[in-house]
Amino acid sequence: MARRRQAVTIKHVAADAGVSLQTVSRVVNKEPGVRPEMMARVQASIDALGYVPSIAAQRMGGSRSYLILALNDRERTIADWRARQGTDWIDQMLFGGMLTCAEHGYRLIVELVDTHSDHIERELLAAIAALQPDGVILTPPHSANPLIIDLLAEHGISFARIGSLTDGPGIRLIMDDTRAATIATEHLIALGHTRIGFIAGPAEYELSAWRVDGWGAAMQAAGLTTDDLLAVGDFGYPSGRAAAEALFALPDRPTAIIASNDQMTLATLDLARERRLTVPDDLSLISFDDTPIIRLAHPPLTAIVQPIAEVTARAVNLIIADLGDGPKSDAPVTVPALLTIRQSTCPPAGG
Amino acid sequence: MARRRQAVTIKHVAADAGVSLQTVSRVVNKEPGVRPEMMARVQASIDALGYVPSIAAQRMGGSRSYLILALNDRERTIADWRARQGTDWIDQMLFGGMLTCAEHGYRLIVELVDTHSDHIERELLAAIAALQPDGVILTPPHSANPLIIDLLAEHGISFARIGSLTDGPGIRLIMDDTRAATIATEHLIALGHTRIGFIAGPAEYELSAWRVDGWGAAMQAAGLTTDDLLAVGDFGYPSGRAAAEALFALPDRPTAIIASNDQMTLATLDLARERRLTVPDDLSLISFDDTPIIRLAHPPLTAIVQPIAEVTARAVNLIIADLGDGPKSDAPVTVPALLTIRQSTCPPAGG
DNA sequence: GTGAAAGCGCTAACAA
DNA sequence: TTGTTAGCGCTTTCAC
Repeated sequence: MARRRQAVTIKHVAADAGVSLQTVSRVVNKEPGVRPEMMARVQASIDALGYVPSIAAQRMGGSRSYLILALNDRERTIADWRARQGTDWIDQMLFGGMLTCAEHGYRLIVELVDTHSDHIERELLAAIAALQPDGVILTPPHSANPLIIDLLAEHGISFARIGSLTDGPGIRLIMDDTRAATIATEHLIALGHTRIGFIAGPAEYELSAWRVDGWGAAMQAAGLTTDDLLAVGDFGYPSGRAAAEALFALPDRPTAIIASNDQMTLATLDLARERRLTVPDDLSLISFDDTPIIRLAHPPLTAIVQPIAEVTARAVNLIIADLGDGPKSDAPVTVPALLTIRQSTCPPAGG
Repeated sequence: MARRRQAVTIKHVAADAGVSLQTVSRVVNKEPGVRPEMMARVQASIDALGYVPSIAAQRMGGSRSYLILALNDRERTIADWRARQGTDWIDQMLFGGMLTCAEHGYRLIVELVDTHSDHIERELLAAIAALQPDGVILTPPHSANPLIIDLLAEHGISFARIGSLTDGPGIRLIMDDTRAATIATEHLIALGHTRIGFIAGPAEYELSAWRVDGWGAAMQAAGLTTDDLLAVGDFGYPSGRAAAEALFALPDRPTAIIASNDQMTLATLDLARERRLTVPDDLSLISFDDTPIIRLAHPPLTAIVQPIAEVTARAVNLIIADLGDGPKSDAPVTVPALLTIRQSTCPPAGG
């Protein structure tokens, strides 16, 4: 196999168009200060020869790498892949992220990084050194990790933080978890529920607290108590089951439960079935996350739809804008989440 | 933002270790001809400084890019992402592909390419020119596309073809579709079924025919007829429904059906329910593909598990081996598929 | 076994 | 507005 070289380089284009390398470069990068006729001539050669710049060479020349890294939690991601339970977080990130990257000539590379690791710094530095990405998208829990945030800032890499509002550098995007929880709670209140339990996610994730807040706010606004109605899980199925057990054991059992993710909701659904509680007649159920598993449950579950694809697309756009020299804003971006009503919610029995 | 340069380069390491650039390069690339003590010294400097080579620079120097492209059908992939039905082909590819790449210092980049497009060639050439990947993984239907195959071969890029046995260059890997269909059919025959219908995939996919073959072989071996029992779909839900309708309309209705993918199986399940046929009592059902949707159906479906992660991992390993100068084999690699028995198969009524 | 030179394809800085 | 020069970080020659 012959050593692979670029088939057609900027040199070929320059020769073909009878101009200098620099002029071709200017046209390729849409830099100002090229006469239209010159531009047309160069562009014609580019098209004729099918020239596409090498991103490796572009990077070497001191320009962008046209690479954006999507950093995800290694342990959780691999667990999801292994379980094959339909968790489609990564898919939706690719959906929104890849396609938006492509629009701008960028590529998205998925990278897994350990959360609870002391070599997290080394891993990240290695990825940065090897790939030299122009931007990084951080997902929870990385998006709240000061070590990562500071590292990226020091390296002058544009980055977006999805699902974190802690202060610090980086573009912040959230899916309006508080509002989503409020909407879900209000939906149940409107149906006539007064005892609405909530299963929170782990404190490690900022959004866990936001969701609790949204639930609490709606409850309070309706003059309902939340005193004994909060249980905490870790997003895993067993923890959801334990939380549901605690809520079921209350003297005045809740007639509705909102759980902070699909696995915990499913655990609640399964436990309800074992206890001979019919959903939704005896127990209304709302899930956060709208993974396929929720849609295919019996009954299909009313759920908060997380707009992961959209938020990722926004993140990419903001990173690329940040790379340019337009005006920047550091206000957090909020992408609204929606409540999709299916068949797991109805008025309480005897309500 | 300061123009980003490599924080620590080969130069720094060379200076730190008091050797030439070339020696460092040799150590990094594990080339022979370096004294152990020298190697140790250089390695110590590398570790101390946290040096990681820039893949852009490595590529520019005429070496590898350490990039492998996973080429998928754009239309189908985007449709799957949009539908959020739990199709986890891409996830499983990442699972097997990314992790295996990482083991060898490679990265996997997902790339979408149109199937039915005349600018497919341009798209692919652009990706090659921009990324200069060392290897490409082709999935169906790209893996059987002579245009793509020849293009990659001409460019001297190592590539793997998953799910295609047509002659030509490239490492071929299959998931033993024929055997899988045979196993599924034999399972039904063992249960006592004699009228076993088969819903095939579109001819565009080579594996469609293999699956039909496997079914046919098992039927013939058991002395059973397949005459009127074959229906054809296009992997989509509506086509599966139409195919199921045709099979249901037979004078001697099949007591079992094998469908070539999850959507068509689901369509069959839904239609059966509408027709008041109980699965599995009135109709046994086996699906190809083992996406979460199948596992969560009611009843959970017996299905052929496609080892996508494993086949992708193998593909990566074979591509990287192909890059080296060890011995090569061009025999197709077969990764066995498994039948997972769940609750959609039982002996036929009155059987 | 080790080092010095040249060059990969591109862009930034500067010159014309 | 356009062209020239130098250099990015690395690897491949080819000397020593």
